[in-house]
Amino acid sequence: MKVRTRYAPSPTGEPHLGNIRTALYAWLLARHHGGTFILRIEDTDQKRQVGGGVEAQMSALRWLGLEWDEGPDVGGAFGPYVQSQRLEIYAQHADRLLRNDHAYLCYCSPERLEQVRHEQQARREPPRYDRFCRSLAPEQREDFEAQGLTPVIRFKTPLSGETATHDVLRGSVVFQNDTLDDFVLVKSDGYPTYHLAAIVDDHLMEITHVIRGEEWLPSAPRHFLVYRAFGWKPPLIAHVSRILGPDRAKLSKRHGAHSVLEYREQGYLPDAVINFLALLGWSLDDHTDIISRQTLVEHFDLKRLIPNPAVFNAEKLLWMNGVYIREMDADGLAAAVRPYLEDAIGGRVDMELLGRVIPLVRERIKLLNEIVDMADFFFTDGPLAYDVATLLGKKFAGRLEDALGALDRVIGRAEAVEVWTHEALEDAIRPLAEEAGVKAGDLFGLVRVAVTGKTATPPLFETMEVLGRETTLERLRSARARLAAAAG
RNA sequence: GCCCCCGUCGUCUAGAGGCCCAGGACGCCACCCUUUCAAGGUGGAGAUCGCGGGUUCGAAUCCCGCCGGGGGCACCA
Repeated sequence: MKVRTRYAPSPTGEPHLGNIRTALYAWLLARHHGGTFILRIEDTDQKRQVGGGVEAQMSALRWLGLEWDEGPDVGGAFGPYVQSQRLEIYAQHADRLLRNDHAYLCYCSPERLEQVRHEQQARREPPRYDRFCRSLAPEQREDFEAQGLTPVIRFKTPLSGETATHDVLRGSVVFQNDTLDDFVLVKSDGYPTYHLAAIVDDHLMEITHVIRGEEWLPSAPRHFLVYRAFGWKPPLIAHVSRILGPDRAKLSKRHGAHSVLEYREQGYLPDAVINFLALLGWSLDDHTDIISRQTLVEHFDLKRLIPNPAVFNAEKLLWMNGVYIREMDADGLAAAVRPYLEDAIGGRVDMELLGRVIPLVRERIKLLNEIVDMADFFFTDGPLAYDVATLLGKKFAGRLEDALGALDRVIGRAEAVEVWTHEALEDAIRPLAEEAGVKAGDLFGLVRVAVTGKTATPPLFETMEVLGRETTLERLRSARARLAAAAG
């Protein structure tokens, strides 16, 4: 059997990590079996349409490399792939249920439904539709029609017995039918609800495996009943658990980014996000954490999915991103990091220079955007922004004259360096520490701030080498001048 | 209120009766390396396997009860 899976977002906003994880599992399953991955847009709620929602979903998938084989933009043999374009199909299927006596027209107003719910709650009963229209006399119906009321179509849920659903992660989950109510299949605006549209589409599109959020588990019996009413065989359904915030509540903005697109902006790598998300509820074995996309595709298996909710561990994602950054080749990393740099300095970056900077920063950044903090001074002209206190640091605090003297000697030695390499620079400058009676690290700290404006940087002499003779000397002299000015 | 799901180190997880007085990873601590920051190396702390009963020679693993957490109960998905 050919495996066909789908990611079926409703375009009400940008996709969050939970959404994308279901997309990832669906994609992995399809790719693992050489099957088909489908993108379907579930836009059946006219009130919740958000502009750009579809584009946001697509760009998230594209960024992560979860390419789809059939979908709104690429088409396919089972289209259209946008539910609002399939209204005719749902209407026909709703009609079929009506004729089979599996559904009925309901004329109850929202006000009446609201009232019924209120009364039930007052009586401490579960709020459910009271089935008022389930057995309407023909003349009553004509009366409602005459009043110009537009009905909804409701499913005729069995009043007794039980419905067994099957979930890939949990096995059989049984529901008593008397705890279910007659849910709406088609709204009064003619649009289907999820309970009709998703079932019809999954069947018509020959979906073999449905991967969706756990929040759907309570409505699974409805879906099984609809499949049965149509005489269809349900696909295998896997309800994936939720991703929780550190407080075990719903993941929200406070816990980092909400949209996966924000992770892209911050400089997370697609492979790292994929790897991390895959491991939230799935495992390869008992010891592997870094797993390539290819390995994921080769070994992904529904059997290793677990049903318990996972708390989002932002530190681990960050660590993993660092691992992937360190594994990137130099050109790739340079290209990835470039936009962040150009954005920060407001101009074009010299790629030849960047190429020499990369080896210095690669193992010092965990996020692409950290390139700015770590290396912007390589790309800026003009005076660096730091104050004298930072320049002096702890060791030279209150010892302006000593610092001035030390800097003078550093400048002298640096000027005398013939071949501008980090080895030559270190050979020239390191001995100065002993001569000046300070620890090498303290002297280097002074020079570091002078040359970079920062206290945490890549190794000093390599930095000076890449910066070049001219810039380095200019910055050293500038620092000297500031000290002299401070000394009066 | 009713229905459903879940419950192993702080977190992600391995574990499908003896290999587990519970393994790996992130984070944390210490030491090593070291010019800062990282990266790397070594070692360490950290879980009475939610609790209580069973079953069994033997249970994290099977059964029952309880507790805790989460989700659902729309003309939203």
